[in-house]
Amino acid sequence: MEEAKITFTLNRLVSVLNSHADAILRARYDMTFSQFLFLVALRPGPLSMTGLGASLDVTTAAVSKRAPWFEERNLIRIHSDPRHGRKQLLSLTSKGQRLVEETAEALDQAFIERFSDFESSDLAVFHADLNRVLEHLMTIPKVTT
Amino acid sequence: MEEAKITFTLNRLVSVLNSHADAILRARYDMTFSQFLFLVALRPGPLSMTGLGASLDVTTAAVSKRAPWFEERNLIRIHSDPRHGRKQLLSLTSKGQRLVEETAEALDQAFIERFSDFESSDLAVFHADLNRVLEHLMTIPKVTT
DNA sequence: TTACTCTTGTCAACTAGTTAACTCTCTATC
DNA sequence: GATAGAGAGTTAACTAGTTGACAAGAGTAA
Repeated sequence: MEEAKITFTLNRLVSVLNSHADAILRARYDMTFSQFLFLVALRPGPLSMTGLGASLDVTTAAVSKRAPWFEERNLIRIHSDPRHGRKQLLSLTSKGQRLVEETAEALDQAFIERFSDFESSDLAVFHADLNRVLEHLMTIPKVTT
Repeated sequence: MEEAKITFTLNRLVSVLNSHADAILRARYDMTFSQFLFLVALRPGPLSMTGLGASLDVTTAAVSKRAPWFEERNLIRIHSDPRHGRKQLLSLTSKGQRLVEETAEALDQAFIERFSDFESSDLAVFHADLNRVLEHLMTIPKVTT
């Protein structure tokens, strides 16, 4: 009972952080947070529908339905993989790339300002704790029936 | 860049925790995590459609659409507020109450087992940190346009 | 070759959110 | 008493997910 409340606190924290980011993106870039995530996942390089889904933690079907929206706006390109007739590769256009860099920078900046009165070492410790808990959770995810 | 990754770590952590809870609920109670949350919000007492929406951080419309599902399964009761002809009050039936208590207990137990090798004082410190960050975020949520 | 199987993407039907427009009820004021 | 708001809930149309069924290409074994 006492312990489980940690998960509620975590959920609230994430929800506040994400809606803050969403508000900034909507106000300045007419874009939602989930659109930002879609593009950001392509920053390291082209991905297939399935690959992007894995990166966003979403099914291939979900990616397949959203992709045309970004293509129509010239933010991504969808081209078939020359080495595999079925596979589609999604990559950022230069417009998409510019948008990602700019929005990512804006969000970083907002985050830094928001926490300007925290010691950056405090944040580092906090982040390390988060990672420790996360890594702990990644081991043996058995569900007892 | 470095800082903002905290938000990614937080998102992953929450997602892992929630799907773990979801898996337990599905396996043992044939129930989803979001159904659990709906019922748990009514544990402290009856709420209106709007009140439950606020508690779940969801619009009144969303609650209004889902409520009949729970009523059909005899987990909640929907009765109009005697003091306001329009207002509907949602409350747990005894079946609903039993289910909530049982599932909440199961999730707590699973959480405790999962973290049995953490010092409980470590968890308390971690929770306190989470709350500190959350409270910090709740102040002045201005969005610069 | 042909036939299996795996990978990849798409489609249909469903769930759970959203906003906007609407209806109903109560209250305050003229 | 009439009426104008404010508060509460429902509905329609939309977005973004899910699963399951399917199609089509690539690789492998006979």
